[in-house]
Amino acid sequence: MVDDQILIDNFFGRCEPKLTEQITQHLMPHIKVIRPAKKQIIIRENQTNSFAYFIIQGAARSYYLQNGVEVNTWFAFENEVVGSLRNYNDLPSRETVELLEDSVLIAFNMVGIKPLMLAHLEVSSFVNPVIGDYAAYLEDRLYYTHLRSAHDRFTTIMSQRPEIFNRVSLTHIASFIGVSRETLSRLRAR
Amino acid sequence: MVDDQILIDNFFGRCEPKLTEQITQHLMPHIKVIRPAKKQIIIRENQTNSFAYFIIQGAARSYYLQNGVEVNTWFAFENEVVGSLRNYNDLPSRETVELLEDSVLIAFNMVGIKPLMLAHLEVSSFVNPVIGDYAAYLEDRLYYTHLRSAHDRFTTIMSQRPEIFNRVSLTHIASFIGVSRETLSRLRAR
DNA sequence: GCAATCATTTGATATAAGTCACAAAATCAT
DNA sequence: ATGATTTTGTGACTTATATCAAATGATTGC
Repeated sequence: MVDDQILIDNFFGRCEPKLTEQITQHLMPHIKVIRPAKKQIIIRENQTNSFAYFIIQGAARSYYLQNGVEVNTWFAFENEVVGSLRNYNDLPSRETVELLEDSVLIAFNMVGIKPLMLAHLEVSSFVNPVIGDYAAYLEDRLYYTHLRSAHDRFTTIMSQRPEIFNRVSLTHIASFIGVSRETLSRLRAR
Repeated sequence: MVDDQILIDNFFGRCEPKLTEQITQHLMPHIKVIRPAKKQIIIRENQTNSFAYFIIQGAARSYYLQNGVEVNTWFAFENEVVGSLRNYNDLPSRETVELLEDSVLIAFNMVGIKPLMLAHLEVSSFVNPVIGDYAAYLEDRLYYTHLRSAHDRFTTIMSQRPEIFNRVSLTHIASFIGVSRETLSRLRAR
């Protein structure tokens, strides 16, 4: 197993612009590596959660309950961030995030990092792009979900996010596309 | 007609935390008040646009073309910001934004403001919440669009965004909810 | 004020997708 | 390995929504 500190150093090493040693020391107390197993839940619907997670290894799904049934809203894989800005603003999450595989994550305690952003331009400049990326990712999600027919959503996601079909069960994908399992099965049969 | 400078002063006056005089002087060259008429387009699909707009007075719709037909994606009113983070990242907009009423807007030239963010913590702290709000707004949009039946989307939007039904034509609303005008008419008749 | 356009409603029919029921295949736990 | 559980596929039938057509109501420009 790779040492936690090496994973964190790697992560900072790939940040642009580079953070000074002093700033990483400020951030360190609010960062930790976790290795949750498959099926573990890292964010719960209707609960506030102060963490954002960067996926070093693994896969996750987001879903919420609608009349008692789970509706999948997105899947995330390596080098993506999961978390909700609602949490960052002290609002409860709309979604539950569950891991689909044994994973390695970096957990950022945003409650601890938020005051550092206001105090240090460098931290602010580090977190901003993450929020920007998150918004871009939401725009992507919106684009996909706004496609009319199940067939359109199926082919678009199939062509633009093929990794989803490689790593996620069809049951989860059906719920995500917004069709019944049976309909997805029939779309695939075409 | 209210003087431009008074509108801008008002806007800054309501910002939290307050900006220093020095910083507002830095921002001023990148801000202007515009008064576009109904039907005017302020952001075009597939074009990069360096501006974000704050609506002082008026209403706007976002839409994109899908097989030649306009699909409405959102409506915005007073005290809301329209713009795309894709523009901010030099990517072309996915949507066209058209005004539904004669409007008064503050236009922020984000290309000019971006370097100020990196140089001044105060500017960074001023723009960050806007990006956060934008992400929260995207999360809202996602929540609505992910509802399964047209009837669910109709009643949810009806109860949570009633102002849309007061100010936007049913034709636009139908396209937004993702149903034909005829179906929306029948949903309303219930 | 009147014609012309645009928005909304209503009816008849067609079609995509849902639901229920069950079989087959794959995966998991002991 | 073997049985148990989960996942995927297929058929019959139902339902929601789209589409086409046409009438009524509301706005807009001249």
